[in-house]
This record gives sequence, C-alpha cells and structure tokens, in this order.
Amino acid sequence: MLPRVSDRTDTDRSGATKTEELVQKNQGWNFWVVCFHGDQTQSEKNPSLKDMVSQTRLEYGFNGYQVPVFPRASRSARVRVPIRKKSGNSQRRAFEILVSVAGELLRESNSVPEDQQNARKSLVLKEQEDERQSLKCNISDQETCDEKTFISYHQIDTLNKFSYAPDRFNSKACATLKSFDQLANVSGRNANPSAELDISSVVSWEISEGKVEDAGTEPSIIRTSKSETPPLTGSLDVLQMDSSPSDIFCSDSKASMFKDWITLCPSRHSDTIESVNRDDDKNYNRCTQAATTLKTFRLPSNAADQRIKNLSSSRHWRVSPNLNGGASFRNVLAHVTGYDGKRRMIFHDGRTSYSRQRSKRISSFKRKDFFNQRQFTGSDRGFQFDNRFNHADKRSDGDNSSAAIRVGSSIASPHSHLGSRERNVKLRIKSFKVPELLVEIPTTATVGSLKRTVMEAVSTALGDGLHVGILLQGKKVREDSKTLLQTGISRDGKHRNLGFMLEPGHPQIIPPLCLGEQRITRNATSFTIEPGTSGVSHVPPVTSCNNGAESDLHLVSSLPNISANTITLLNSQSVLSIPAISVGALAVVPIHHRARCREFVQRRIRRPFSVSEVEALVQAVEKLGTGRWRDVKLRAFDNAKHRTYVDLKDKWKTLVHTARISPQQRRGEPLPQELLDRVLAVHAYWSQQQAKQLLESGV
DNA sequence: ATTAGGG
DNA sequence: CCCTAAT
Repeated sequence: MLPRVSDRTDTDRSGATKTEELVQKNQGWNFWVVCFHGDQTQSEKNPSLKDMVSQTRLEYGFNGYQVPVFPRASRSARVRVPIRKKSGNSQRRAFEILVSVAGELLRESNSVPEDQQNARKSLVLKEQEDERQSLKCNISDQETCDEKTFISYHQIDTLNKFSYAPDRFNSKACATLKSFDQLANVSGRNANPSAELDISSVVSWEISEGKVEDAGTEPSIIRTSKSETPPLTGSLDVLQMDSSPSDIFCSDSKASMFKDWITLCPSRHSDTIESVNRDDDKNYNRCTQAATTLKTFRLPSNAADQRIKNLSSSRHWRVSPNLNGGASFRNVLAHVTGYDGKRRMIFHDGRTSYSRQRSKRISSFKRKDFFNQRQFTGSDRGFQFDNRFNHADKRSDGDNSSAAIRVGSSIASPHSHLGSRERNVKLRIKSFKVPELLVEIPTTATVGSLKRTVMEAVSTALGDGLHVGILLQGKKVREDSKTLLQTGISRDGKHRNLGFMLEPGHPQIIPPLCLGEQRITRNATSFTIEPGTSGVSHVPPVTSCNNGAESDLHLVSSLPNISANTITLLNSQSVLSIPAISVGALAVVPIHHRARCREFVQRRIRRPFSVSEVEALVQAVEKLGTGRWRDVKLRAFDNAKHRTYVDLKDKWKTLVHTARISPQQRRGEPLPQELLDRVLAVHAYWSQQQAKQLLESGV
C-alpha cells in the first residue's frame, strides 16, 4: 500500500535518515495528507481544484508548507507548519490545519456528482491494486509498506477512530482524529454527511515531529507567532508578495527544488518523476506511480529558503484573513498557485495551457472580487449621522442610557459663515469606535474573563493597524490627494454628512473567539449579545447603512449596549458618523475554522471545592483508592457535570498537599482537620498498596 | 477515553 | 485549572 514517509527515506542506513535530517533542519512539523479519489475526470468537472492541482505537482518546500498535488486520481497535500520549541499549541494548531486541508480535499471529493461515484470506486480499487502490485514487484523487500499508516478505502466504513502516534522521530506527538466523520466535517460548508462513507476517498496522514534543536535559528516566519499569527498563515503569505514571483518560482528554482526532491527518492523513480515534470496527461500512469512512491520530505533548496526568509520579513507577512482560523485547502492552493493577480506567472516553462487554466481558476474563485466586495461592504457599513441626530444625542445624554454616540456640542469651526475658504476646520473626535469584533464566550465565563477577551480582541484589531476612512454623504472618499474643498467635504464652510470610520489595515479577519453559548458581537454600532447560533453568517444585523440618520439612529437605540464606545466628532455642522467595518469574510469562513481559533481559549471558571465535596471525594477515594478517578467520578460526582475525573485527581493532589502543610499556609475555605487527617491516612494506605503491587509485579 | 504528572 | 504524554 502506501509507504510511509519515514520509511521511505530510511534507505540511507548511515545514521540518521534523510527525513530526520530534513525535519531537523526545517525545525517543523511535517504533515502529509493524501487524499484518494478515483475520479480522474473530476478535473474537468471540477476545475477549481484539479486545475490548480495539476500544476502544483512540484513541492514548494520552504519554511512553511508543502502542498504537492499530483495529476492523478489520488491527490496528496502536505502542510508543514513551523513550530517553536516546545510549542504545544503550535502542535495542535498544525494538526488542525492538517485536518482542515484533509477535510477540504475530502470535500472536494464529495462534491463529485453521484453518477460518478461508482466509477470512482472501481477506479480507486484498481489503483490501489496497482499500487500494491507495483510495490510488491519493485520494493517489496523494503520496509516501505506500513499498513498501519494507511487507511484503505475498505476500512472507512468501519473506521471510527484513527490515531497515529509516529514512532520514527522519537515523537511525542499523538494526533487523534475522533472519527472519519469529524474529518469530513472539518470542511465545513457543504459538508455532506450522508456522502462521507459513500465516496471512494481515502485519507491518511502522518505526523512527524522534528526535533527543534535551536529556536534561535527558527525560520523568520515563526516569529509571527508572537503576535498570535499562525505560523502557516505567515508563511503562506510569503506567496503574496508583490515582488516578482519568478524570484522563487522561476524554472531554475523549480528545477533545483525538483532536483532535491528527486534526490530523496529512490533513483529508479527519477525517470517517472521527470516525465511528470514534462507532461501532464500522457504520462498519467507514470504520474500515478510517482505519486505512489513519493514518500520523502522535500528539502527546500537553501537558496529558495533564504529568499523566502527574506521575503517573509517584508510587510506582506500577514496573510489574508480567511487563512487565520485554519487554512482552507482552497486558499492554500490559491496561494501556492498564485492566481490572486499579483503573481500571474508562476511557471516560465512555456506551458501555454496554464494561462487558460489559470484564468479559469481566477474566474471560478473570484478571489479578487471577493476582497473587493469585502472592502466595499466595509465602507458601506459606515454610518452617517447628520445634524438631525443631535436631538437624539441630547436625549441620550440626558437619560444616560444606551447612547452609542455622543456628539460634541461645541462648534468646531466658528468661522463657517465668514466665507473664508482657507479657514482651518477643527474636528474633534472624542473617541473612535473600534471596528467590528467578534467574540464568543461561554455564559459561565466570568466578567473578568469577558473583559480580558474583549481586550484581546481589541488589541488584535488595533495591532492590525487600522485605517481611517472618510465618508461624505454616505460615499467613501478615496482620493487621498484631493483637498477638502475639492472633494466637497468642506464647502462654503459647511461640512456636510462627513463621516469617519475605522477600517482594518488589511482586509483581515479579526480572529474571533468562540466556544460558547453566547456570542458577544460588536457590530457596527455597539456590542451586542446575541444568542448562540450555529449559523455561518455573522454579518451584523445591519442591512442598510446609508439610508440616512433616522434608520441608523433607530438601529443604535434598538441595540442593547454593552460598551458605549463612541466616535464622536464634531465640526461646524455637527455631522458625524459612527465608524463601522464589516468583515465580510466572516460570512464566508466556515464556523469550523473560526471555532478553531485557539488563541484565546476560555479558561474554565474556577470553582473551589466545597467541604462537602471534599468529604465526598475523600470517601470515594477511601473506597476506591487513588488511580481510579473515573470510578471516583462516577461514584461521587456523577451529577457534578463540571467536575471531571481530572479535576478530582487534581483536587486530591492538592488535598494531600494541603494536609501536609501547616494550617497557616492553607488557603481557601478551611477544611476540618479530621478530613485532612483522613486524606493523609488514605493517601498513605493507597500509596502502600501501590508499592506492594509494584513489588509483586516486579517479582 | 483515562491516567499520571508537571506547570 | 491547564496541558500533555502515555496508555
């Protein structure tokens, strides 16, 4: 079947394997995702993936990721995510990314029309058989086959848990995918549960942990993680730079990368690989073999590597937002193949079909349009308030209730009637409203944690560099070089319908935070709490923003205010607006992805054990002993949903500690000494029992 | 999913 | 309480 990556490179018997070297050198996690589907004609039906895929058969290996996909029924993708030393969260994050990529692949497979399913099935079976035969014939004596790391098509329906802990690299990583369904669901939108087991798709993966020996030499991309930017995100963005893509993707570079790749493969496959490089379709079968036998991590060429490092330090290191929560495969490919308009020509080898396919990709994805639209909606969500609003404002000030806007009462331009066109205009902005934030927090969260969460979200927003937008009578004023007079902002000393708004510096999603039953959404005008929703669309409940002050006012007053942060601005005409942005992508990114933002995971609320709880715990442990915390939970805390067996185990730990220290050192609710004595006694008893058992088993 | 232990 | 390795 499918050989393992690690085994594949184990052909070098002199010490460490090449893969190990690579992993060490790159100091990152290597993920390998292979998605099989038997439909080779899907490329025509569904050009979005295949078109990109067929041209991405080379691995772009540099610090960041690899997404090689092969022009065959089987597709594979790799994602390498740099991690910092001992970065557990990166590990998790990397896995999440991996899963999302796999899910995306799977989703693509699922989208195949039903009438092709059978054909695909048989094709997959045939393909797998071919692979099997091929491997038997060619490399059967090598340890390239490892059934454990391959989930066959036949196993899918019985598969409910797939856990793979790599052993090759002394890894301590263990990624567990709860179920195949879960994997499929990661793809989010359009996930079709009923089709999950029908499709002839196979997904397998490996996770290998590289030894990160020296965090000091970590790729520059990793530095972005200090600002909570997912490493993959940062690295992907490298591809978005404005500089000529040929710097990296020129034929020479490609060739050198390719050469490295070949080097790591058994030489007998080189010809196959070469042919892959030359021709797409005629060598389909050979491509298949190449894909089958691709088991190595590609070593990025040092030159390319260095270039990437340099580029990654440019101002473009931030990535497009929808990659934040978990890069969708589509986006990954989008970046890899660079169809975003900035990098038209990746390949310079004269394959003319590329341009045609690329344009197809562009049209199918409409990424540019997507961003434009998002920007557009962002500006559209700016609120306009003309002087009519003053009345409302005064009213609001009066009752001091839910005024989201406060308008200064002084006139900033006292010379408005002097006809002096050269007069300065004073605008006093009392405060700016922060652009839209999306925060989710459990209802059980404390107020303090809410504050912290919001603070983090605000910091994130500010850290991304906000821009100021100007609205004039509802229309965004884009001409930065024009004067106020020219644009009509200030005319005859009047400043009509002038609005300011904050907008994100980049078209970026503020990583929203999740995990809760209630979501606090800062929409265009205020923070609101809305009931939990599983929906995907998070467009603020504002549909028309430029219809005038009245509707806006209505909106403002109708929204429950949590934070009356305001932009207040005044000028001679008391025209003012509330800045607002709309992050349109929020509506696009599947909730799954956002739910995977683990940057600000809500810590559980602290719930000290009561005396009676301690009593129950002691009693249970007296009976069951230490080390059977699940039973303890079931016995004594079955009804306490918030007490997990881990909690009980932890509590026992602290109990023992508490019992040992002097009463003066103890904190919290005092426990009866009697109880603590029991704790010590029980602990001593069960420790003894444990020692005995250990002795017996040893003998 | 549980257990064990460090943080 | 969190995190995670190891079962």
